[in-house]
Parts: sequence; structure tokens; C-alpha cells
Amino acid sequence: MVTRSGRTRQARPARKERKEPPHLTPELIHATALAMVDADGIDGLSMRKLAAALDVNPMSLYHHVPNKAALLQGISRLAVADLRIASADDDTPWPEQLRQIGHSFRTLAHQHSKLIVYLLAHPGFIQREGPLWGALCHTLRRAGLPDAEVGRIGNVLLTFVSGFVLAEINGSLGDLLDAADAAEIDRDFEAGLDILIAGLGSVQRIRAE
Amino acid sequence: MVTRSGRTRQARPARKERKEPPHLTPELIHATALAMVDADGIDGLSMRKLAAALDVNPMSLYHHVPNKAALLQGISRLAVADLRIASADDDTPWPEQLRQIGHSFRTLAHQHSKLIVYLLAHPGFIQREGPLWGALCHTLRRAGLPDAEVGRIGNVLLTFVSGFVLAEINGSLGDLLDAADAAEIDRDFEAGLDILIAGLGSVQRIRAE
DNA sequence: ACCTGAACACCGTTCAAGT
DNA sequence: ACCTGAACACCGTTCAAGT
Repeated sequence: MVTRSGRTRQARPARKERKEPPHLTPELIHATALAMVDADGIDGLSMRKLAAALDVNPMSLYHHVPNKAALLQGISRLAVADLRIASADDDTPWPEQLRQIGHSFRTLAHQHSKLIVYLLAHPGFIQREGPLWGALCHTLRRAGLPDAEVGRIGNVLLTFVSGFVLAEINGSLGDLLDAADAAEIDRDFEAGLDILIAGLGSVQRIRAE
Repeated sequence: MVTRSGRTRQARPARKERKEPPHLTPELIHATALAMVDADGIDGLSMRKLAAALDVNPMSLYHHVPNKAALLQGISRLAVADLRIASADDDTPWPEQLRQIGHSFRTLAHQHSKLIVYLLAHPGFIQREGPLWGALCHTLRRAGLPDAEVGRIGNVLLTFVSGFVLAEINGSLGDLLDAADAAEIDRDFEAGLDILIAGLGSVQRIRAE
């Protein structure tokens, strides 16, 4: 919830009366906008409502953010920064590491569910240079996959996880299965990863022959 | 392209002058709106632009369609009606049949790419009673899967295909892989289906023990 | 340098008035 | 029964004017 009542209201007589300057910065704007999206969804965010939440004239925002598209891009950067890939220790077996990457993504999706739906539907979310794709490719190479197959297989894993969290968040997953509780859906996610990893093993064997 | 110049302009003196009634019906409205979305995307559709394309006052639409949400629902119904599941002949092996279902979905996604992105991001697209989910469950049961697993596994296949077409349409797939041509992406899709089906086979074996 | 009001071109939707 | 203009409450964004 973004509330305008959270402002400091101290007794000492500030130099500028009770209308202290909000110290408007891109960081503050992005953070507030992300909070609004997390709370009310993409449609709940507008330049004018954002300005109201910051207690500022709508037009002031345009001195720190070029336009709404750039604002959304800034929000995305902020959210993706919350992604934590557990990997980096090469002694855990690669199937377990793939599972961890999948869980990292899904956790991020739960943290910013409203935004992730928007991000998955628009280009430029997963980047070739990002930590997620890097970790994925690294793990697959460690699993013995030839370089030519790494991208292809990595994409299969990524698209499955994307599709899953999307269906999970928009509710169609709970609709198709009769899964009412979250634990059931967790198990479905695990089952999907199992199938992919099992399939990956068999394809790996085939290509190696 | 929806153009307003496509109206008949005959020489005979119509009773109502050159402003003939557009015979506004829900069907015509939905079809025109779908064409607009296919051409310009979801954001390219507005009640006012739709009315302009139909050469009608914006407010007239509200006598045939309750609101924009209902309009989008009607468009979706229209698009989903284009889905053609090839199956129904039980002599083809189940892996091939699964592949065909996946291709049916992907073909639909290509036909209405702009709309499908919207549909996947919003609830209610894949229905339990729909032909796609029905065919999927039927095939999986035929593959010898216990009833308890059918939903779970069907969901894995569906979410993979959803995630794939989404990444394909919004361009992030072509970005991550260096795949420039469509044929390469076709092969990636095939590879994904192969992995899932292979994994499905092994899980099937495990559960059977 | 930063803020702001007015204005422009759009939205979806309601409602009373027309035929 | 169907259509329509005016109006309302919203948008994103530009721009000239203020400090």
C-alpha cells in the first residue's frame, strides 16, 4: 500500500513550513512506482497517481523520468535486481542446480507477480547478459551439453518456468487442475522440473552417442 | 487493415441516401475488433477507434456490447474458435498426437499473435471444458498415465508451449538464441517437445514401477 | 535547475434526449 | 428499439511561464 499519510510530521518548525521538498529523484520515483504496481497491478499505475503518492505535481516527474515507458523500464530493472541465483558452487550436481535456478525465478515472480506478467508479455525482460541466462548456460555446459545445444535447451527450461508462473499467477493453473492449496502447485512445479530434467538426461545420452 | 473506404457506393438512389445503416450486430463488432487487434495490437483497439472503423457513433456500440471487457471476451471466443485440434484418430501413437496438439496451439498463436499475448497474461483463456485441454487429457490417458497424473503432466506440456510462443512472439526467444530465421525457431520448438516427451516416458516408467 | 498550471489529444462510460 | 451529442472522470505529454 502506498499512502500519503506516511510523511514525517515532526513538531520542530522546519524552515520551509510543513511542505518539505520531497527530494524527488529517479530512485525514489522508481521505488514508489514499483510499490504501486506490486499493490495494484500495471493498470493501477499512472503518472498522475504516482505523482499524488509522492505528493508532487504530475509534471514534476518529467524532470526525472523521460516518459512512462522509461519509468516501466526502471521499475523492471529494480525488480530484476531482487533476483538471487543460488548457484556459483560447482560441487552441487547440475540437476539440483537447474532446480535452484527455476526456484529463483519463481520466487522473483511471486515477489512481483503483477509486474512479472507485464514483463513476460513484453520484450527485453530476460537478457542474454543477465544473471539468470548466464547461470542457466553455465550449468548446462557443466552438465556436458555441447555448446550448440546449450541455448536451445536453456530456452526450453526458461519457457517452461515462464509459462508455469504465468499460468500460476493469472489463475488458469489452479483452474485446470483442481489444486486449491499452494503446496499442491509447488508439487506440480517440481513435477515439471523433474520431467524436463529427466528428458534432458535422455536427450543428452542420445546426442552423446 | 480496417478501412472506412470499403463501403458500397452504388449509383442507385438508396431510400436512406448515402448513409445506409451498418446493420450493427455483436458479430460484426467482434469481427472488426479482432481484425483491429490482429493488426495493431491490444493497445490499438479502443471503443472510439472501433466505432470509427465501423463508421458509427462510439456510443452506438454500447447497445450491442456491454463494455470493453465483454468486447475483449467476445474477441477471444472468436479467436479460440479458430483452434483446430488434429487428433481424434486413436491409431496415431500418443507422442505424435502430443506433438500435434502443441503445433495446433502454436499455429493459433501465430494467427492472432497480438491477442494471444494478452490472453496468456489474463485468466480464463484455457478452459477445462475447451477442446485443447480435452484433447490433451485424452491423449495422456491413452498413453497409460494414471488419472491422478494427467492434469499435472498436461499442465507441464501446456505451460511449456505457452511460455514458448510468448517468448517467440515478444522476441526474447530470438534474442537469447541467435536464431534469426523461422526455421531455426521451429527446430527449437521441436526440440522442446522432444525433451518433454522423452521425460514424460521416463517418469511414466518410474510411476509404473 | 527545478517546479507548475493550462492545454491538447486521447481514453471508457453514463445519461438524457432524439427518431 | 436503436442511435446520438454532451458531459464526466480519467489518461500521457508538451510547453510556456514561474521561482
